[in-house]
Amino acid sequence: MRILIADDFSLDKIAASGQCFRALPLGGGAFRFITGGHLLYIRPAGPDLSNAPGTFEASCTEEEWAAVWAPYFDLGRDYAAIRRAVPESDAWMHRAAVEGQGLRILRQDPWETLITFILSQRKSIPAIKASVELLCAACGRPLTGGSTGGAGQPVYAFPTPQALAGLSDTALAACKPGYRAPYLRAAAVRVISGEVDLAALARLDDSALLAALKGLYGVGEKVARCTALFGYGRLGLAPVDTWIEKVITRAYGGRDPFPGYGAAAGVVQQYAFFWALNHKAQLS
DNA sequence: CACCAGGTATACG
DNA sequence: CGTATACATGGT
Repeated sequence: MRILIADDFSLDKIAASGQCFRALPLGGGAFRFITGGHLLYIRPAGPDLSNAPGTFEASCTEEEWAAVWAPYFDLGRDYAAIRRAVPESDAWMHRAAVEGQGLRILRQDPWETLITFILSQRKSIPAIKASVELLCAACGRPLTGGSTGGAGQPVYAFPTPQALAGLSDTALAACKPGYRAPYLRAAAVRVISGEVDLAALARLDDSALLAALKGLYGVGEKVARCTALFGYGRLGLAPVDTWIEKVITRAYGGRDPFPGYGAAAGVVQQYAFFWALNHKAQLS
């Protein structure tokens, strides 16, 4: 189907933004996305202006777009307005927002977000992606529809908590979680037991949500904030990782600018993170 | 071979 | 409270 997207929307930047780890560039501007049991192939239709409003060709039905993918890409929100609200007086952030035009905060599955960001700690983004794919191939449900991950390989859904918990120690270790393996297992066990109800956490306010997430073994402030931002749509929360720490130190003299952006802090943080990733030398 | 990667748990003052 | 250290593994 063909879809018109009027707001800031760059598949390229979203896929490279480090918030999701299974978005796959297929060449020619096309990308593959996966969420839950849903698989999407999407590409710009017609001349790709990248950032500007445009039409896209998507592999799903209109119903699936409306029910799954529009929420996933947070299409109900005006990101152009958020971007333009970054004032020129904040010169560093304004530049990052201009360069990051098209980024969006994906609304991902809370369980997948939690697990992938537990895995992310002290790993490079390519290493995270590799580990997540290994985990999906090890115990994710094969997605039907004749879809392939390239080279004729089947595509796997992200594993359920039960599937993850069912892996042997050696099978889990083969997914390269390193020292985070017990963190993953602990999260799966507590979700399976019902001690932690990830769906119910959506009703908590930001601070209660963060507290609940940080109660999990291996989940600290940063992973909790990433999970809240990318898995629960808490756009007011800005995770501080090593790159954002450098931004705060080098560009802001140690004064954290993100809380000042209020309900949009998480979006602005994503602009800053994206800029940092693409200009590493200028922050080191 | 050092050093770092979207950090956190733990031990210690 | 705060600071120091270990931690699996892959990449530069």
